[in-house]
Amino acid sequence: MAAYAQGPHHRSPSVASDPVAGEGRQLILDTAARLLRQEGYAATSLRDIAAECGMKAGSLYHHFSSKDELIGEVLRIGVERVAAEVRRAVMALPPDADARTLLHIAVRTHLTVLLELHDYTSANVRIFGQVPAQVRDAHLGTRDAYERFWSALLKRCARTGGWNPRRKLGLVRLFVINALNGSLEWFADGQSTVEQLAHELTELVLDGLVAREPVAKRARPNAQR
Amino acid sequence: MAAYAQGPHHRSPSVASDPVAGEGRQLILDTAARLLRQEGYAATSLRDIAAECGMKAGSLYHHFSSKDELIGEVLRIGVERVAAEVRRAVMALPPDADARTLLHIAVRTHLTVLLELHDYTSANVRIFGQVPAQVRDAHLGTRDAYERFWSALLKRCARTGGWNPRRKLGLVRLFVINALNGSLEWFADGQSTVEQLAHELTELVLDGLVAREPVAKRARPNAQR
DNA sequence: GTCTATATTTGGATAGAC
DNA sequence: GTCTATCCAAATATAGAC
Repeated sequence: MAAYAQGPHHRSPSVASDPVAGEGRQLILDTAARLLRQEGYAATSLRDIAAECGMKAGSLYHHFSSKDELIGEVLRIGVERVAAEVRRAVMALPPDADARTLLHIAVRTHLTVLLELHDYTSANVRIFGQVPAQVRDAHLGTRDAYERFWSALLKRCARTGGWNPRRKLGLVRLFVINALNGSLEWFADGQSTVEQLAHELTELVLDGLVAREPVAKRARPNAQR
Repeated sequence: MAAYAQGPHHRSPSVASDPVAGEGRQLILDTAARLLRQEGYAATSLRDIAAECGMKAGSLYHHFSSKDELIGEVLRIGVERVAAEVRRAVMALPPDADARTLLHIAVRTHLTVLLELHDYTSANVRIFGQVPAQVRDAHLGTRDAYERFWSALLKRCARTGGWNPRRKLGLVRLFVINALNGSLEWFADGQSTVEQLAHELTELVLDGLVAREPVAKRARPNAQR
């Protein structure tokens, strides 16, 4: 619901000097992100977005040259925000943090931004498979950058965490990100919290389903951080 | 590419007595499934489907009362086919099959149908999040039945496989199905086979990333059936 | 920066001939 | 069972007034 957006970077050059410039643009972006998240790509028309902004459809073209440009902006902001949050959370950990903590924090932060904080991120996950090929292709580079961050993170974990060297980290990354983003389709407050979800997924991926001996001896590290 | 479809069950009652009835209908369904898989929901028009069938758009209405009815059929067949295949593969195993074998066969069969066999199943996974709410709601029961099959399978595995009782099987099911279906977006022949994928996912979910001692001693059960 | 009005396109759906 | 022809609705996009 809240109105998050990009940071001071990536602001349109033409309005960089005006302190309140982009307010109209910002409202449009926030509204578009919310509707795209709720309704999907095809069911969100420019008329709908404009109406929610208290405007008419034609007015949007003062801020964006086409629907696809607007959608592209929402997609980009969605990825860059979650990437920035996860990166920050991981970097805030001590340099010698163990693999379990690293993975748990990354998973928890991603889920928090996706499920609780950011309409842009959830809109991205929701509509990425629905947008025209041209929009998707233009956006791929931004997604790739976040995927590379995860690759590096998993590699770091594997070095320090005593991971099974037979695991193919590329597939692990795909599995984990699919599991994270897939939660958007079924997660509902009430049956479980984001914190529980993060804990479960992290333990599943690290320890697997098969019990280790002795079962009862495994501690729950970093459950609340 | 191939033209799979539903079995003798679920045939439209009005044509049940005619041996070749449904041929036109079948062609339309097969074509729709293929296009929906490739292009997505919004980008697949009735004109496109008709053209690929060598027909005109209006002719489709002799076989289906609306686009949504046609799409609903494709969705249903896609789930029922993968459910039938996975169920059959699991039932073909000996009654005392171990949990690792059960899970591996179920995962492999699902991936095979999704990625190699069945346009209907991949179309279902691809467009489920894109269709109008009305179509999706009408289809939910069919999906639920397959989800319940997985729930029962995981419960059976947990009983016989020495699984960690702290794992929440409901979440495990969601994570696994997300990971399976998510592969549709990134799987490409050449970099790895379905068999390798199934093997990796099964081992990841069962054993986790953290190496067990002694690492080298773990066998690779059922790698080639 | 927003409005009204409209051009243009597209796609689902229908009617009736054959 | 398929065709032609057409209707209708919806959506993107543009032009020009204010």
